[in-house]
Amino acid sequence: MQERLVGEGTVPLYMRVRDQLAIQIEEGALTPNTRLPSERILADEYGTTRVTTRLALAQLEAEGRIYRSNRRGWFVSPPRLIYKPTQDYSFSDNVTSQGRVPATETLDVTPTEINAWLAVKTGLAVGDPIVWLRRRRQIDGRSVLVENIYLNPKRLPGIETYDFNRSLWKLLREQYGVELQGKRIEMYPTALVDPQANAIGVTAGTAGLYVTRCSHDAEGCFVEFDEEFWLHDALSIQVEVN
Amino acid sequence: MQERLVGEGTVPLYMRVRDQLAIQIEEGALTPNTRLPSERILADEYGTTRVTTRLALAQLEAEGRIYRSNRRGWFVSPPRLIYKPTQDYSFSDNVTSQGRVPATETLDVTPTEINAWLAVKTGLAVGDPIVWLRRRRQIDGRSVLVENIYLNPKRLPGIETYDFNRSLWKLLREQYGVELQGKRIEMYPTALVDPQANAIGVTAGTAGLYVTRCSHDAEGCFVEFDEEFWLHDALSIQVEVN
DNA sequence: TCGTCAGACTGGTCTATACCAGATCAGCGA
DNA sequence: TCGCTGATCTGGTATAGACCAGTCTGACGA
Repeated sequence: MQERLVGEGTVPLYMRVRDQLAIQIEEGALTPNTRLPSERILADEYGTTRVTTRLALAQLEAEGRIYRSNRRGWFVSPPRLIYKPTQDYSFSDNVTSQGRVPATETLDVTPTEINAWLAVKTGLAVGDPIVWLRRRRQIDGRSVLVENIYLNPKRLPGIETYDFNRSLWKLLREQYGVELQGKRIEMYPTALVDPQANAIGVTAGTAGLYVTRCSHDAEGCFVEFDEEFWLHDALSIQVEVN
Repeated sequence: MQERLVGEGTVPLYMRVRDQLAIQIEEGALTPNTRLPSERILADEYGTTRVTTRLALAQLEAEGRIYRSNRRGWFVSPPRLIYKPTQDYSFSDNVTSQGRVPATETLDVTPTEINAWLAVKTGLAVGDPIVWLRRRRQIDGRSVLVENIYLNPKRLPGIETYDFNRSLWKLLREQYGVELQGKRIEMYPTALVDPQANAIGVTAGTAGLYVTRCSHDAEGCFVEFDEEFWLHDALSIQVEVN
């Protein structure tokens, strides 16, 4: 069916389709959050099948250039949010300062106990009380991360009664006089799997970045341990050291 | 053909295959750097086709649990290297201290000039001389990153004549008395594309982590700008701040 | 003994097709 | 006006093949 283009014999077809789409994105013919033509239409246009077209789309997705919305289509990725985990404590402020619109949803708040894994991460003892908070955060209406936050109720009595659909950092400062001091950050790229993939509303297996952060107050008392699951194309990390 | 397992109706077949393999990896039946059975054999075993089997393998690859070696097969990923970009200057020392075996290959050394992009990154002027060094680095015989290093010949006269198959950090210290002071680090997950994918010996589109680092000496003089392309499953980043 | 080369094996790419399930929307009916 | 319904769109999952291009190995010959 498909007539091979002369001089491109060694470049796989799906990479040529990728290249065509990438050019349209770079040249601005396709702008951020624009929907791409459907897979069937693209397959027709390039004289190939859906399977091959999906290879090209998966390639662009892996590069962070496009993303998918379950059964709605493929969209051009917006620019990455610049995120400085050693400095930024307020997601909202950071997003806003980059001209984007943040949103936060609290998924649930559960008083529970420290398990073996958390004991290592937080320095508390197994069985100590902890408040487990799950939130989902959006940029310009797109869910880009879910997070598990473990708050120390000894340092933050009554914390579970507050509204978490706002900046946690401001809440801690205003209600408890806590000045968070960033500390140990750990991160690595990995695929998002359930339940996180489900919470963000993406297919299990979507590329992500896993970030953990352990914060103390100015006196060195453990305040919160934060575990973030980001979509891989949503952020660019910056760290500056003196 | 394939008889659906009772009670698992909603879990896609490729995820069930993924789960079976993941269990074998977790339980130690498949140890790091072990080769998995071939795609055709796995497809037979699970009563499905290569396409579906490859979906399962791609899922595990995205999670960083397995990796592929071009036309040789799929292998279980070894543990991630812990990498502290704000502290670690010697790849070799870091790898060795984690009980692994490092190796470095110099791909090429080219004296050239600062272009517009490098001018922004380094603070030098367009047209200034710069020495461009490309290296590939391995852990236990597996290529895990390629890097572009841009060295300032004004601060490092004659740098292009040295052997780079060793620790650059030690070379700078011993030959030039440079104590690197870190700086600005930027990183984000993305797919590796050519020429980097080719240099590492993986398929274009393999998930990676892109890291840049700009270093100065104790006097604040620009010394080197480093651009690293890592395999996404090879490292875990740690940053500590006081 | 050692290098070479054919063949078997691996993943890489691709066609063609099918059915499912969630999202969307126009139009109908209360 | 508003809610429901069904048709139609989307991507998600899956089958069943095919051929290509490196990798590896073992047998053979110098």
